[in-house]
Amino acid sequence: MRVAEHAGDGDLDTVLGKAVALLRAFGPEDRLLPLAELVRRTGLPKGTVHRVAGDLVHHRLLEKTDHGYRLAGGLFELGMRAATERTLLEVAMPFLQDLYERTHETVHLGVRDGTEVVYVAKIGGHRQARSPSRTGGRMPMHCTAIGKVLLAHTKPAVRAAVLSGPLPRRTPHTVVAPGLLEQQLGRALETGLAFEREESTPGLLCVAAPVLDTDGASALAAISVTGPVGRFRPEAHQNAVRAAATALASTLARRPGGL
Amino acid sequence: MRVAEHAGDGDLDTVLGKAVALLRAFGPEDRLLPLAELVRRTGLPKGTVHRVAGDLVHHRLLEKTDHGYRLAGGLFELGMRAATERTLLEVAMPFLQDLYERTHETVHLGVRDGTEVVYVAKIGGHRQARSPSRTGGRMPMHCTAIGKVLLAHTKPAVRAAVLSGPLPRRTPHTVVAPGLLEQQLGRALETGLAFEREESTPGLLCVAAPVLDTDGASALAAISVTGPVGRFRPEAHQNAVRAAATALASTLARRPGGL
DNA sequence: ACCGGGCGTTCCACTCAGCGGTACGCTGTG
DNA sequence: CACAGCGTACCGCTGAGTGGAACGCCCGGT
Repeated sequence: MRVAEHAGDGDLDTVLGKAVALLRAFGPEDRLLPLAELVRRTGLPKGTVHRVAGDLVHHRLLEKTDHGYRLAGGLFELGMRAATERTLLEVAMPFLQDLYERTHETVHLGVRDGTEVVYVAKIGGHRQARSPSRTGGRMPMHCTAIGKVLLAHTKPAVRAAVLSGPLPRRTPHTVVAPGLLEQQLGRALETGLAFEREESTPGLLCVAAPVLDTDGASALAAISVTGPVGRFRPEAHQNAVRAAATALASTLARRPGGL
Repeated sequence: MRVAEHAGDGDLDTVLGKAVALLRAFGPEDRLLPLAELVRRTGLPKGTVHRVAGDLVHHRLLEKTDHGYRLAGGLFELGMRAATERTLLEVAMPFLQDLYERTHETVHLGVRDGTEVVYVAKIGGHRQARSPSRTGGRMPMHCTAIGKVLLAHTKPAVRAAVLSGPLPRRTPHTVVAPGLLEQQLGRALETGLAFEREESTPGLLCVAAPVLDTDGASALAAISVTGPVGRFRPEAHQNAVRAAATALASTLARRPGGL
């Protein structure tokens, strides 16, 4: 039973709040959702859902088929205009490509939003390991390499917030002890690298490096390489990841107006 | 002077219409837009723009900075959940990567929407030619290889609509005679390939192939490789492009529920 | 075959969310 | 200094939006 993500602290009293609730009722893996399911997920009255969905269809944010609604291409187009993500993606693409060619493992670019990682890009080939990450998707920071490196290179308040909050266990390897995580973050800060050893997903290893801002201390983004246990050795790629992140950072630094 | 894209035939009488007008006031290259510019582009009263923008900020669809508003990451995240684009991107990625590695030129994945191409992916490296295409962006079909191949493999009504409408000249090489374009489309249909020779952008050449649907006739999408005049020879890559498109088509055909 | 549950669509009297003109303080420029 | 332009806040008014109810259709179970 999936309930729509908070449209914005429950304000289903406004048209916009309802529309956003409807859009956010679609999960990352959903294809078509019938009207009745949208009603269940939003808790809005049927007539309202029907009307707002119809309006969203009119505005090309939803698409209606015989079997239900789905998020429309107009939303994809709008989403790809988000200035920060768009720019980062465009500038980072060549570096991500190089890294992919060098490793032939899954390459990720991510940013921090609040206390989570948001993936801006995911590049993989035919032999990519099955990873639950998704462009535009989110993961916790404490159990992902990319998240740890972002956490290590961000404001202490954010770090404290994550360390003092729950560190949900996702696998038997997840580090759930704040002390242990803090040590990992310290090491990430020293070395400019973080590793992930089946902490978020069984069978997956990862190494990540920060894309530093012009202050040289905080991370704008991070780049990682992920591969499967057995074949993948994170240490073997750490220099390539670090080089890519450093090169991207310096390219971004040279841009007028920054990100 | 840029006016916001039609929110949906001018319905600025509704909250949703206004919100969408505001979001679509941001162009593909815009970074920050101050409130006054949003007022100018939408034609909405200042107080209304201020209020709706504030609501959109609240819902993480816009972001407010000292110097103006920009489309927010929440919109990027929503956009990346669009089912059709998301699926296509995910399934196509390995094929696009292979093609990039083989050519080291810019690789595009596009779909048809109405009488335009919408780019779903753009993959390029450090030496990529300067191309105006953009993920989530649109181009006319008549002067792009990817557009021509989509046009050749779609319903005759669409083809007729494009051929009977204006074929705007974008470069001295743009084909603006319907008869000539029709011949190119015929050839694209026979050969399963279309070429672009500086028709959309001076200095750019391109070859594209359709990703056919299970009916073997209509195109779900198309893949292209683009490079600069002088270095790039489209004919040299035509087999690789066709192979990638064919492989992708067959992978999509094997998916339960299709796209 | 019949029944009931669930689906999607439509309607309309009512109401409060949304509206935008106005006022104000601030900033930058000539 | 004056003025234009900016962004923010306010509030009486009203019509856009509401959602309960009704209806027809479909499907699965007995």
